[in-house]
Amino acid sequence: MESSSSNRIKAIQELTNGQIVTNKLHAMLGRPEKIESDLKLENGVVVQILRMFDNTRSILRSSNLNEILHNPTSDVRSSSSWPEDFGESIEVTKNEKTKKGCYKRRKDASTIVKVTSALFDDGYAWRKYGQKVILNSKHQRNYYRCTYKFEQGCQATKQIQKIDDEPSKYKITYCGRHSCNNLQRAPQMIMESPNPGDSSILISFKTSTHFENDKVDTCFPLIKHTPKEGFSSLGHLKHEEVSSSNHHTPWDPIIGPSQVPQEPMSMMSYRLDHEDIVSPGVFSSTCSTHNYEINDMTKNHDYDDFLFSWYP
DNA sequence: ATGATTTGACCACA
DNA sequence: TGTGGTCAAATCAT
Repeated sequence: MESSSSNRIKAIQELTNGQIVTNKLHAMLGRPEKIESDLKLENGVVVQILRMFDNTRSILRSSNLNEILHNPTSDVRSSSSWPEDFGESIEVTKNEKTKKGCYKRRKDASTIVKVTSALFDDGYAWRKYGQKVILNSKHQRNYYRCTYKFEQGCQATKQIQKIDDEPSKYKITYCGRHSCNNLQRAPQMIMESPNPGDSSILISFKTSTHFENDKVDTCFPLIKHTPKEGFSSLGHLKHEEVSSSNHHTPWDPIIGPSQVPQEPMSMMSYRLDHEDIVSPGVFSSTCSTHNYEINDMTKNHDYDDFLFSWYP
């Protein structure tokens, strides 16, 4: 078995190559007039990029994650890396007693509050079970529980709410730890601007050949994918305009599908329907302060805090 | 038919 | 009593 450091270097190389190829693609997309050969070329570049992501994933999976994969008793998500890595942590409380009115609330549930401008599928399957208007808050709060709550007795829940002062950011509150065995899924990373009028890009790493984001915030324009099309080409992307009258369609954050086939990470979607989406060499995510911000990642080569740290 | 989401009602706590 | 977390029936989507 190769050492984790050499794998790490390989992974860095793959990602660096990915950045170069992405720059190439960006330059191509910027060209005002296109001929058919350009489109084919773009297609090829996208395939290249996807392959690099796959390679990187394989490399990292075969090194650092081996001990996790070969040690079924370990739960990476119970480690300190989850879900703290998903965003800027503003507070971590245990047995917080300030929350009131929790229906049958577990007294020992730990609570972790994250603030992030990107929505991540953390790899777990969540089911929405409630939505409430919160006093003195412009935005509704959405309540999710683990899909396996009843099946496996998993008590994990999370709440997602837009921050009033910073509408482009979300407050994600995780309550309790997962005890379910739903560890097969690779994480999905979704970055998008939550602001309906905002320019944005959506990047997704999924295990699925499906891209089930139909439930993505109905306020936002979104890309629909048909399973058979897969995601091999930008040419397959389809823009679906959704009414901007979000007053009647309450914000509904991205959640993971409950049933996901085991496939390599091979999906990636872009939302390119607004202007300031991608700057040269940068996936214009606005993730808060952590290193999983792709542009930071590629600049700093600091991958440890990226999504791989919580890969199952 | 099955599973997910919506939404009004219920309940616990301050 | 008000607020927020959860339940569960109705509805929707696949």
